[in-house]
Amino acid sequence: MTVRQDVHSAGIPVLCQSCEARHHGVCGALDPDQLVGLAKTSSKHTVEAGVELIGDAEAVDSYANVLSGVVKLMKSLSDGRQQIVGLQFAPDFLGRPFKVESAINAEAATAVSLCSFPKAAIERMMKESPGLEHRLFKQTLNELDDARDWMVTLGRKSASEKLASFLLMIARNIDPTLDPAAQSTSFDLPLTRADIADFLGLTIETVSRQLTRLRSDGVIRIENNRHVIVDSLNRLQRRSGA
Amino acid sequence: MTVRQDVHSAGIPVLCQSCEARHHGVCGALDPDQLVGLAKTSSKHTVEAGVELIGDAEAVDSYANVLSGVVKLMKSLSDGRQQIVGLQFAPDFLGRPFKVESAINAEAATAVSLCSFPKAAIERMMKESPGLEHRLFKQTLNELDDARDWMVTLGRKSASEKLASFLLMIARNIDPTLDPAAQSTSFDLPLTRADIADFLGLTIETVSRQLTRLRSDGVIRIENNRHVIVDSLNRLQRRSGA
DNA sequence: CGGTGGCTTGAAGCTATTCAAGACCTGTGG
DNA sequence: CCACAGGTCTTGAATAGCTTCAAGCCACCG
Repeated sequence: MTVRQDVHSAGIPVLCQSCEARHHGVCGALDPDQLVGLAKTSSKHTVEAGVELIGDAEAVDSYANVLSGVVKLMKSLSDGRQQIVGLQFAPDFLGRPFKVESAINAEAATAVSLCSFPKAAIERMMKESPGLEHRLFKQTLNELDDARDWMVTLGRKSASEKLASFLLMIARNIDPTLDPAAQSTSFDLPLTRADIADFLGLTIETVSRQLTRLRSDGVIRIENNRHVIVDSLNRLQRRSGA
Repeated sequence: MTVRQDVHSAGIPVLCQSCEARHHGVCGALDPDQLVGLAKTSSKHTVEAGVELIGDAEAVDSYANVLSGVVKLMKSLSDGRQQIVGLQFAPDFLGRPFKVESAINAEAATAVSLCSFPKAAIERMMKESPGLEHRLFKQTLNELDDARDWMVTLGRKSASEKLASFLLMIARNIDPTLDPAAQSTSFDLPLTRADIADFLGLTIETVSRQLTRLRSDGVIRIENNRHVIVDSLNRLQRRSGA
């Protein structure tokens, strides 16, 4: 340990000190020097549910870390049909590197807080420190795995299996500390019925019917339309097709 | 130009000299030195249609470049339902970095020739030369874009739109030199009807019916069940839902 | 030739959608 | 406090689209 390092270990920007992204997100790949540099040009925001973060075919000049809340990634056809192609939770990195414009649309599904930086700063750091690119690569590989898992759900599962799979996915992502062996859990749905329909390739009515079915079969309980209580994750899993 | 460089420029391994992957694939990121090192442990194979290249939940100890043919990436549910989650064409890189076992199944859809290397060799080179990791990252980002495009098709398009989208996608990938403004093209389908069904989340009968419909509507012609002639790519595109 | 695998076609059935109405929840203004 | 308006969500009935089940066709190969 040199003096120099000591100085810089103490020099972690205030902005970053309690930030989850520094531990588990992409910022974990940066040393204190770089963190200071990045923090200078970055800023925290909070946005309401429904706010568009990245517009389709819009030039993107900044990236961001999701600090809390849920962001939905959407694609739509010319006639208005929509499909949600991904959800991002803290501390995911938001933005498509190496492309001037994004083919997808990102929108806050819940209230969301973000830490955003100029595109150029990230791209410069990516060249300087391979560790950053490596982290982004890994996140991208995970997103690809998720997307492919979801293709199976979209292409081959029935409506009720889709709903069960969706609830399991949300349960696991809302609370990452959830013990995989846990039997029960509860959470607030981050999506409206319409969003769930767009995620599962169904209509809102079908989503509603399948949720009532799961409810009357005693697999889940629902309070205030949004809060879901799962008493037996096993039973839910058995209905997910897996 | 130093003498050293001259020597090595001339030293491109025979194996690689006419290889497309060296120009457009991941090997393009390697310098002649590295190419020589890699070529020592790599080998070309050719396999028949139907051969399994990577088994589900099987330890993977090698990666490969696809040199010709088409590889299908599949996932399946416990009850046997299958979904194709991606297709790989030359000069795609085959293999999932940073994971001991793959959650997907790769199978030759047509006769395929491959150039494969031990996993360890690639991972070592990835550490040495960031350019290699960068290329793999870019390919992964493209695969993610493709997967998300396909999620829209699976979730929101009708059977006939799915077929039109599929034919367009194949036309563009089989012949990468195809002028985007071209009006007509023709190709051999690399997949059987059953594969197409697994790719589109349909049954084989529905695939067959939709193909006959496209045929009787004069959008495509089909010879010998496999060869497809598209006279108006525009008409096909209009039926794809875009 | 008969057999096999891949493909097509038809008829019936079922699942999810569409269309329509009503319930519920929340916030606003009287 | 209640009434009411505007979402969001649920429920019902009818319909459409895809699947299922069942034959039959076609090309290829022994």
